[in-house]
Amino acid sequence: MLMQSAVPSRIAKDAAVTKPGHVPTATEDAIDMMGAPMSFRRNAEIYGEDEPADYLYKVVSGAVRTYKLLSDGRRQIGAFYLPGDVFGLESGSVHSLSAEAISDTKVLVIKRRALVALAARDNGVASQLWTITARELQRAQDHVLALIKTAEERVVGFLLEMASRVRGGNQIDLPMSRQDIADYLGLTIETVSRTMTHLEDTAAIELPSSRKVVLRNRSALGRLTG
Amino acid sequence: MLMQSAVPSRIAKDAAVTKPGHVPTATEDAIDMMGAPMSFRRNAEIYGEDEPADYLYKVVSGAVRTYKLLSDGRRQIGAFYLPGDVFGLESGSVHSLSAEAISDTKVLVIKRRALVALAARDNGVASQLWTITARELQRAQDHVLALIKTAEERVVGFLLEMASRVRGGNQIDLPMSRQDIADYLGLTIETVSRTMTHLEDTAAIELPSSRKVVLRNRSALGRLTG
DNA sequence: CGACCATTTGATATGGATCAAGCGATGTGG
DNA sequence: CCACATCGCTTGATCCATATCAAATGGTCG
Repeated sequence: MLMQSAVPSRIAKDAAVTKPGHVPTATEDAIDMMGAPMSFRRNAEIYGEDEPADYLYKVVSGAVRTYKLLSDGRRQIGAFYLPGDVFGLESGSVHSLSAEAISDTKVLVIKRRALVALAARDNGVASQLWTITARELQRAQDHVLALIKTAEERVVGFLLEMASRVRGGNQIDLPMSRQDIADYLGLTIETVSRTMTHLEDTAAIELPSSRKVVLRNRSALGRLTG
Repeated sequence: MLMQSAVPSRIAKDAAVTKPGHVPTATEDAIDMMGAPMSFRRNAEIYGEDEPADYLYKVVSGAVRTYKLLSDGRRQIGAFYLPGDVFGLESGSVHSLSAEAISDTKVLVIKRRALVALAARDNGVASQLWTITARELQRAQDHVLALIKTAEERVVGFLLEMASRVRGGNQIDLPMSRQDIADYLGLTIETVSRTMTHLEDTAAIELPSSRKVVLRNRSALGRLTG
């Protein structure tokens, strides 16, 4: 009966909670120690827009997308979160985007209030909370910049970003669909697909399957970034 | 000789530093008290991309734009700052955008380190620094959302946003040029101009001059927001 | 008044959207 | 184990919103 709510020390230690080659900070440690493991199936909602932002999440395995819907059904994906990434942190009391699991996903969940309370005593934690938010800000600003570029520049930028975030050098294993990519980049699925095909024709990338991309020519790709 | 660097207590008290109807917080008080007044002429650079982010700014009068340039000259404006707004706060040590005065502008300048030091002792200040960053994040996310909309939706959204930020009800006095608006919205100057004209033809707005806009029909405008 | 710069207006071009099949992988029931 | 439905992706044909190119108009300031 109590098994589910027991302190998840073993899981927290074992799980691939940290990004490759990343030194954990006080806050991340706190999340790892205090965070409760939780699982979500593919396409399950983790939280909804306008829900109280009482928790903070760290991806253990799988992948997460955050998004907003416009009244007419257009969807803008705000970000993708991969293992080691923290999401759901907002200064306000409600989430301004929804979050869903892209594939079956494990996360650590921690009460926001607990972390804020800790931050009141520990400046290191306080500054980490700030840093996480600032990193999100940076990401959002880069996203804005991406959205004024051409379709090819957006797709190439996306592939380079993903390559830098997953281990595996030039091999990328995309957890998300073409539709997800399109909604992240402000393009249609057809344009994303065509652009990928064109990059393959150009020998800039290889597409062993639709979800696997190999970067063949980084310098050529770099030049296509705008 | 020392006049320029004297504590600017009188100016800080007198100036229209706070936004209309806004209750100042501990941090904002700190900026107002400790901030040194400084003036910039129209189009003068306040700081450049990749410069050390040693200072934080609060607009007293005038207006500021932050922006990034792409190698081929495309410019993306990140945000506009009006009297009472704080800008230049980054968690990292360098600015990721440049900042320029749109018109002749007065700001209060404060050393980042001083504020961070204060935050280490005062949780209220620490939490305010976080809140300011989180507000920027919110703004950037809204900006991303705007950039997937149609030209008309972007322009209308921009006008409504500006109306909510300046006093004057339905009368907006735009400090920025059409080019600035275009570079903020990811459109061309011609498209912005045409869209404005179309809104005027539709009786949604009035354009007494190119820099003055009167919102004539808010509910109609609201419907055009997407 | 005349020069200059910002803005508007007009004509045309085009990148990406939309509409519409086709195709390959995965899974399901007979 | 195979027919066939389903789903995600690609490919093709056409359209359209916005960019681009070009010129006219309107302030502003010496």
